[in-house]
Amino acid sequence: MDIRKVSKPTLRRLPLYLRYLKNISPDVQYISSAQIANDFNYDPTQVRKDLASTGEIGTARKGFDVQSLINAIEKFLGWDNVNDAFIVGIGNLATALMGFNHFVQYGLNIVAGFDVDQSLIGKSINNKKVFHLEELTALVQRMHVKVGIITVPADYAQSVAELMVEGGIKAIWNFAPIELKLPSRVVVENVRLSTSLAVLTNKLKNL
Amino acid sequence: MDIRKVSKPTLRRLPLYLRYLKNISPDVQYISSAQIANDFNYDPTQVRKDLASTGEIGTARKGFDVQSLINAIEKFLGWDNVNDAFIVGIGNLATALMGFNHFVQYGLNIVAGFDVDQSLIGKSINNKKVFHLEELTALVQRMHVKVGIITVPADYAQSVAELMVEGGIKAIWNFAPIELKLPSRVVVENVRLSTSLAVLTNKLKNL
DNA sequence: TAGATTGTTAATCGATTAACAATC
DNA sequence: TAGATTGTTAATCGATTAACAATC
Repeated sequence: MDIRKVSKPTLRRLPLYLRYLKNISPDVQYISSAQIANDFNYDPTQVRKDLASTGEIGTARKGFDVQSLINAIEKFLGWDNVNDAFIVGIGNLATALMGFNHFVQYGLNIVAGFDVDQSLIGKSINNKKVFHLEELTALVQRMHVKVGIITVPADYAQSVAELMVEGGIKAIWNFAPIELKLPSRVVVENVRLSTSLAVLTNKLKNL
Repeated sequence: MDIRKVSKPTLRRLPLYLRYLKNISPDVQYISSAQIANDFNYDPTQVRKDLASTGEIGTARKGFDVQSLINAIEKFLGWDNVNDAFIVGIGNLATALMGFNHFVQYGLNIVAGFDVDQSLIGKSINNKKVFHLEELTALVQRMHVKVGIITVPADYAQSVAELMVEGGIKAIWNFAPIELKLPSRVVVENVRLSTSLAVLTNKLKNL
């Protein structure tokens, strides 16, 4: 496998294509970049470039084989095998994430939660047990978990992240609205609702 | 007010600056772009350009007045006055969003929820009542609500969005993983967890 | 005054879009 | 074959970074 350097915008569009392709009737074998582009309001060249980054190649006059394209995108995203994940900070958001059973499709399986609130410890949420935060590093090592999800308040996020990294976590999905300072080898992806809201309310203001 | 065209990346960074500035000790009156840039690992020029887009101007040799900068960013984002919002699709995610009391800081106030599940209707979540979806358009009109939040499954998102627009909703915060097709006057901002996960798992795959 | 920091103009970088030969 | 659609190279667009005169 050669190391294709794919741009972040491309990476963000691939899951959209994937869902779109999965929704296509099984009767349809081929789809053209022009068709996809039209449905997304993208440029056809951009669609072809995006798809090319997965290694899938199309056929002139026909387009892309829908099923192979689905497989190629899933493989490229790493969604063809599932990573176990721990989530720290068991509030409403974590409960929602733990209750959402479709992450497995996206290569993620939340296997347990962690908190410091004694009233939560020992409980199960959607069959995922909640442990005390003290047990995090030991369990990360024992279970070889590579992904950590942070849903604690902003003030605790940095120390939780450091604890995760110490235990051996390699990638962090961070829902806290701060910039984590971690060794560069650790993969961090931030979900920022406030940032998304900024775009919305700013546009709304000018209406 | 002149129409400053500000880039999306800039718009996404402004909330980060805002939170950062609010965390600064009240003893500190001025902060330099170099200091901010350093803490975010950004380029100082970029920080100055971002801040300039809010209309705030700094002082040579001193930097930016922290408090006026906070005010300027809040005003620019439209977070100095609050928009009421309705949320449709009362599952775990909606419950989390309705339970989160800090959106008011971001100019958003969720005032009611809507669903079609009879067992939910009439209930209150964090003092926000749940109504039947049938009542949506009437209530949008009566209460002049401009913002709608979509947390229904993907298959229902388009029709819910159309219902919102019909009622008079002007901006939609969409958590469903599809591309809504709406008149261009309607502001749409998508929150896509799968997209964020794509970036994470793809990086993880190459580790 | 000297020099730190600003705002702005110019250069660079990267992503999107246009053009087009190759091909099925 | 003719022509629709591909993959790729070149042009454009927009955002980031570098350079630097103005200024407090």
